[in-house]
Amino acid sequence: MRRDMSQVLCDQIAALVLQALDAAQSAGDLPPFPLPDPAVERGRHEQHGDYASSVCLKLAREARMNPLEIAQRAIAHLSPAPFVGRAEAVAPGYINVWLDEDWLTSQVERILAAGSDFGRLDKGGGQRVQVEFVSANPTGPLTIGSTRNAVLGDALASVLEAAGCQVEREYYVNDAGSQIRRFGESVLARYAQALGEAAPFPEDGYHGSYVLGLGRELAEEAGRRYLEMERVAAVHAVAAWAIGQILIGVRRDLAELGVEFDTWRHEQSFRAEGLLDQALTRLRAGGYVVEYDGATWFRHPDLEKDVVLIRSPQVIPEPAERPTYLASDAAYLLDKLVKRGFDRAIYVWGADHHGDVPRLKAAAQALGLDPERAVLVIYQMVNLWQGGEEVRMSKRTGDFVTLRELLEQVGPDPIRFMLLSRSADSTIDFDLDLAVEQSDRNPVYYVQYAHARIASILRHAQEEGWAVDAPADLALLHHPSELGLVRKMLELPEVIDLAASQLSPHYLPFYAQELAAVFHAFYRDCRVVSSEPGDEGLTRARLRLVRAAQGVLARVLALMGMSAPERM
RNA sequence: GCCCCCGUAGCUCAAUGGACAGAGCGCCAGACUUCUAAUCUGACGGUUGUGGGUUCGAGUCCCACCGGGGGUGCCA
Repeated sequence: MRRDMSQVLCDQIAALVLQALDAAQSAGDLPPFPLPDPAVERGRHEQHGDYASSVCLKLAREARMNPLEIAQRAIAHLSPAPFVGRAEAVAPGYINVWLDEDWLTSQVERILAAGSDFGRLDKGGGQRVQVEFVSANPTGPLTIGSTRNAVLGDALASVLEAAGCQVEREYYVNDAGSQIRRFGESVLARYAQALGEAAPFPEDGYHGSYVLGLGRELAEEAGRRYLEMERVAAVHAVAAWAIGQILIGVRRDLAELGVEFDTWRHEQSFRAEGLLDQALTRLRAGGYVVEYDGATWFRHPDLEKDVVLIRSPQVIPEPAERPTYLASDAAYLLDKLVKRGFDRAIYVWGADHHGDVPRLKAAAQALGLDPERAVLVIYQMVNLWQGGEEVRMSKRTGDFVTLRELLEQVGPDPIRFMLLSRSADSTIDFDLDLAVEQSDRNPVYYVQYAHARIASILRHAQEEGWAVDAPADLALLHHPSELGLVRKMLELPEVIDLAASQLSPHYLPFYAQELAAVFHAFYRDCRVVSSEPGDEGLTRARLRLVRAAQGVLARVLALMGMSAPERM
């Protein structure tokens, strides 16, 4: 796999600044102090340069000097670098750095050479990371909440891959426990009804219409076989069949959304491998297990209250259904971090599960694992709006909007873009009307349009007889809009770095919009394919430029799991 | 009651403790005989919920309150 060895520009500027401070100290221009965090960031205004460091402001106290003077003395020791055009010390003490314009334009070839690997970093160091996401119970179709989970987890995995981690995407199939039995009983009842039997529907059963469908399907497929079977065995068999059917649909819908998993880990399978027993043994050995009220409890100093691991037989009679989620989670931790040896296990959880975080962390600690290796990404809820009203959803009554319906009404690209465009901490109000709307009110198409527009330029160029891959003299690119486009393209590695380190893929759609915006501005200012005599060199250079921009747009769209259309 | 998330422009949202808090949409005024107008340019728009504190510097950190959402021992 080819890697972008220049890594992140921001880091290179930071290294230069630190080196300048160090040199100034050695020369006696600055008093001795430990080198701090260089605090380099993108300049927010043009006057602030491409990059700015506020490090001298932080140093003022320690060095007992005016921060501006620190900046001035440091800058005098700044060693030359090909990418630095100029650097200035500015009140109250910033070091502002402008990129060199010839270096900037030369980067177009580097971006083109990197191709779809542009922005690939080495920061992960090949660390093995598992991202476990969606993991919705296989008792019904995916809802919009699970869709946010899917979009977030998949983009997170992509970004971590780009940052240099070895990533595995996993779906945890919770196919054991009392909910599964209840689901099996519900399907069995609908199945019996489909065969004309008056079967009672279980209390707290699954009322969704899809359960009716499953019952009818099973009746056609299996005839009266399950009616003649002993009930417990029938429930078991029907549940297994129904889970299989649900998972087929889940897998199909996720694939249509562009989400594919490397592994589907079934709770029953790691139980069968003895991991549940191993986990309980470890917890017992550590003295974290107590027994009372007929149940087995997890007790940990970090937790205010004991948590049930194995339910009491008075509450749930069947042994196979007595372990709680926490017991399975503990076993699963062993699976992830010990048996399969991931360095980090990332969990993508909805806010309705945030209360379980301390328990999982405590369990990890109690199992003798570093709790830091279990990383929780919590996202807030999604509310659906249509016709100016909130669409109330209830899984219990089976009244909810599914991913399938969203795919049919909206399509995968707007779903992904809209659900990715907010930080995980923000609740999303998903406006169905807006998502469906194909207009400039919908930012999804803005980014894709930039890509399609470039494709159109390249088609036009070829029709005019230009070789779009011909070498060019990039030094001919001088226009502010040309340079702005290159600057923005070079930000991608930083965006990937930021999104990966903060586990926040929502930076991607914001960046994608910015990149599209600078391209559209370039399009306005600079004609690519010129028929003017004497413009041949510039045309060739601009063809290189737009081809690079197309590649970067395609790259960021791919990271978001979206398509990059050639025409719109 | 306690725990978690949110409160920023009319609306939807950004902002790794740093400079004058930014985008998109909406509204208003403009730009297509030229590679796609799903585009672009400009204007308007703010006491960052309230009150304290920490800091050279706070939308960001701490405390208290107000408002919205989520959770809170044998549901998942």
